[in-house]
Amino acid sequence: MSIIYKTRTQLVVETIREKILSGEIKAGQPLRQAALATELNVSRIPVREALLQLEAEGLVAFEPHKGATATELNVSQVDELFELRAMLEADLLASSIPNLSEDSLEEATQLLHQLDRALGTENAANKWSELNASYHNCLYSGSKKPQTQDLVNTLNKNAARYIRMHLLWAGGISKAKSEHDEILALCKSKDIEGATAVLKQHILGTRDEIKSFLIEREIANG
Amino acid sequence: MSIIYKTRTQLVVETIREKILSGEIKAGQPLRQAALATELNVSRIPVREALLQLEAEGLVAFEPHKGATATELNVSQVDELFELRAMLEADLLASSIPNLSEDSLEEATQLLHQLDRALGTENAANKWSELNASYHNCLYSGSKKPQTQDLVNTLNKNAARYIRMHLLWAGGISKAKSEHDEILALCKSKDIEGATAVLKQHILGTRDEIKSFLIEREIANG
DNA sequence: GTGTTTAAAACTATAACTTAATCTTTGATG
DNA sequence: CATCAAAGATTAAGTTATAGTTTTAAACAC
Repeated sequence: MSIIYKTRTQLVVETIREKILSGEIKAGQPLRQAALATELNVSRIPVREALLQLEAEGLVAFEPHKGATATELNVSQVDELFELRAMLEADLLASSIPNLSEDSLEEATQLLHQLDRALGTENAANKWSELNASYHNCLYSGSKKPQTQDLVNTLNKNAARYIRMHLLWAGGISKAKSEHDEILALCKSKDIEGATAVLKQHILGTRDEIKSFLIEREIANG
Repeated sequence: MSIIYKTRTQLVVETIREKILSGEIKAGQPLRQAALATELNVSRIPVREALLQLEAEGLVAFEPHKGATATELNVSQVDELFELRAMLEADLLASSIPNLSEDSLEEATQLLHQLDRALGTENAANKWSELNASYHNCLYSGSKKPQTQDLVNTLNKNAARYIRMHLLWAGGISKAKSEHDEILALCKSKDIEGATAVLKQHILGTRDEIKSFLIEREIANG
């Protein structure tokens, strides 16, 4: 484990991202550069660069001379995002399975146990998302497709808001657990067809539950 | 047609991107912020922000305290990039065909004619890539998947270097023309299976030719 | 020749200031 | 009373100058 040097911009990125994912910064809310700079005790340059980076992740949107606002995805955008994930992650998993080492499978097993334990604790949504991402990345580690992996991780930073919501809402967790177990078992038996099918179903099922929640909320809020 | 307001950062992005795509800035070459700033008659902030944006496109890489360098893709990365494009663009085309308007089909036909005419002229590689991108985007215009379209366009900015190389090298043009015609015909007859198959073959065929050229060059250069 | 120290170059960051665009408020007008 | 326009306030975009860090390379000692 190496010590990761972090530049100020990186620290600001992480702080603002967390504020958006946690809901502290709400969708549509303008992100005032000067205010963020004084709040975080940095100058405006790291703030601007952080916001640009978050734009690439899809968490904020820039308008020239108007500044940045936190984005919110509408139902059809969530739909598209999760379909993209399903397609890309299934492809990653398929090309990863033949090369998955015993070590990686063992690590994935451990991560599943940690996911279980993380549920009751405080800050569960936060921890759970992180472990969930690690678990998925672990299964894709044999894929030898670094660009696709990066891409999926970027998309997941945007999807994380909705995954957290899904987790906090309900239901999603127990189903996720059984599907996670099932995927791992299929990976161990090198069943590419089966594993990708369950993974797609896992992602698209999550999508459907999130969508129905979003639609309900839209109706409730008028 | 509206007048597009361009911020300095955007102008710098386009200038540097063009320098990389044209080969004026070679792979691995460090991009000195101060030098670029004086060359382009802007301060260092727009330059930094432009480089960050180009990093998101994959054209430059940042290392903390070392600055930016123009990236070069090795053979396996080109491989992955074009496979990604094949998968995503086939998906876009499949979901676009049912909604393709007569206007879009007409526009695509016009673009193909322009592609033909662009060949003999000077600056052909430049113009051709642009028209080629417009043609592809036009075919995807019915897809209602804006995020995927953005993603494909970003990937294409990285692939553009190799597509230009392919064009300048040889052979690729004539084959591309017949495949372009074929795809458009299949779109007009709403043959989703056929159109996506030819599109995939079109992209993966280009990939193979680029790969073999890269490998040849690697051998030649030791 | 190897290893350490020093110096230069480049990036990272801050601060103060200017310019330019957007938003809001105010006030005049029909 | 409503509407539109001009003036003012706010914010982002961009410049300049400067200080602090990190990296790289060269000089130096052992």
